[in-house]
Amino acid sequence: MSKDNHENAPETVKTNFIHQEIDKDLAENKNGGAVLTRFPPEPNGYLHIGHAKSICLNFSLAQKYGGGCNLRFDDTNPVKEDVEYVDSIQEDVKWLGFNWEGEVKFASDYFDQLYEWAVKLIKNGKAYVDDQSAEKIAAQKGTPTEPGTESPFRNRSVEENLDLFERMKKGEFAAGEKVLRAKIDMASSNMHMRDPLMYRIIHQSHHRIGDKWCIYPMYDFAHGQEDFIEGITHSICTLEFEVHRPLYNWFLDQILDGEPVPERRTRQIEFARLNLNYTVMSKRKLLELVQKGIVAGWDDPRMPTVSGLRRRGYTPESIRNFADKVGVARRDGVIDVALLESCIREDLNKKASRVNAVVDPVKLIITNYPEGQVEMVDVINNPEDESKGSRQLPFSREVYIERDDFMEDAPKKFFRLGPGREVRLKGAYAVTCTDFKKNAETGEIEGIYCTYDPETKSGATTVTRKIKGILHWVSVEHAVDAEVRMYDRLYNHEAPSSQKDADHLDFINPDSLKIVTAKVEPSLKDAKPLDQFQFQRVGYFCVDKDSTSDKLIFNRTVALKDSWSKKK
RNA sequence: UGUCCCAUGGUGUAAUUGGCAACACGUCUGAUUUUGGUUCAGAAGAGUCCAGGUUCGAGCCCUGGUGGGACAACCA
Repeated sequence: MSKDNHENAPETVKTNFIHQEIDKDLAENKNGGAVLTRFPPEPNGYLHIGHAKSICLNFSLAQKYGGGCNLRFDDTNPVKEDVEYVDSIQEDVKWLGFNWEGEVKFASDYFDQLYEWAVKLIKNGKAYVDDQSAEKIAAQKGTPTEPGTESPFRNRSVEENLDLFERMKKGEFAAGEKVLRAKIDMASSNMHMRDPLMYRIIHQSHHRIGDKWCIYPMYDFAHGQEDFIEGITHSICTLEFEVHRPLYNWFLDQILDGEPVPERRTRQIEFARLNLNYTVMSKRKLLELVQKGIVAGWDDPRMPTVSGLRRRGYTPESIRNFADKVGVARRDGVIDVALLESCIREDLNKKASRVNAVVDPVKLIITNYPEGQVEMVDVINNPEDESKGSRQLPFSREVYIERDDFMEDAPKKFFRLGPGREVRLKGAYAVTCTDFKKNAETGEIEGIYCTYDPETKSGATTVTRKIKGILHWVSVEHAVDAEVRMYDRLYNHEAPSSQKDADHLDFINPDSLKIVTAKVEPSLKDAKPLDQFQFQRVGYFCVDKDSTSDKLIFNRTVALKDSWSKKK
């Protein structure tokens, strides 16, 4: 229990209000000093970066306090759920680097217990079967400012309720014919306390337990009890559940009524969900993007899903670090994607090997370099990590360089190639532009002619003149073609989903994906799916899962910071 | 004409529980650099939504405003 047990607790871990709440509980020795959290998704879709925040929060809380974190599927609604999702969710949580406590848990494993508790409430006169339609019940609910009215079935006898509830369970009624409701207070200022539904009838087989049940507990009657069954101490959820908290506690009080005081009593704590600019986070909108073919699927690299980020080249470390930097509070705000991008750059800067790849190639011919000659030049794999060593790169008379590394009429601050200008081909020689060929009709540059200075070879050079411009290049003869998918933000509006008179689809960035054929250095032929590289001076890229040695495919994770284009 | 929650540089979070506001991202300089990357040095930018109150002292406590958000699914 001694919280000061931590040796060298990393100073970097930010404190937040949940830590303070837990510290308070610990100080009062609540739950015997235990901390057990849980991540409780409903298996009805793919996880996104918002879930990742919650996952990181719950698991890091467990870590910090020497406790655990459960993974529990809140599978109380068979019409929306599928095993496909329970699989992908587990994969994503593991990929993020977390291990849940014991076996995966399922709400559906607790249905018997939940049923018993419902019976207990009926017996205590705290629940009743209502025969009214959904519309009728909704109408009687009142509004936030006006009290509701009581159901005519509210005062049925315990015996009748017991009988009806059992027959609901047996399948004697059609969906919608009857529901079980808690008897609380139709005049409560909290809408959720106005006799909320506990059970509804759903005749549809469940993805996991089949047709065992035809009545299913509602979220409110399930979640707190699930937490209680598992011995969860701190039930962390997002702000919109705040108004459910009184009900969460009320149900717990009811099932505990007459029972000995439990050693663990769970407590709900809410925090603000994650919002990111330039994207959408709602499941509905994400689904729309997939269904309308605006993206290629849930794992499209432009999607804010965990699988999309993974395919885009984001690392688990970068996402965890992001979650940490984002912090936890009760105030809702919008995080700048620039923060996410800086997290992946920071990680990849340390890890990714630098390679030469020309994304928009134009030929450069070195007129005084012997035809047919090939020279191997030695280049560093990662200047940030000497242990990564170096490799040999073939250099020859003709190389590809980036089209925008040449300008016919360049401003003085342009440190690149132009008539009469000298630049260094990184790792090789300095070259000076002597001529260029332009297509008379299109104005497009078709070739650049240079001479090289043999005295300037990298490493061995005795030449001391300063050459500011350094270009990446790939030998024409040795270049390998690769499909490169240049991904950019999916939306061109900061807040695509919060515009009054416009749909989020109105703000789709038409340039969110540009596919180009790049010329990459020969070593990349062996690149395997998910391998990550820095295309020197261009950005970070990863090998797509569909890539093969015959057809290389790279995804742009994020561009390098570019203070030059900003200047323009 | 309800209840609850929230309010700190452009953005997101801190502030040892009352001692003249810190960190990260972003922005801007300069240096270094065989990546206009990285790294390093530095700068600008809030006086904590407003008005009162308590206090020697308030971003932290109290009152009242203002602004924003949540709540009326047989969803979670």
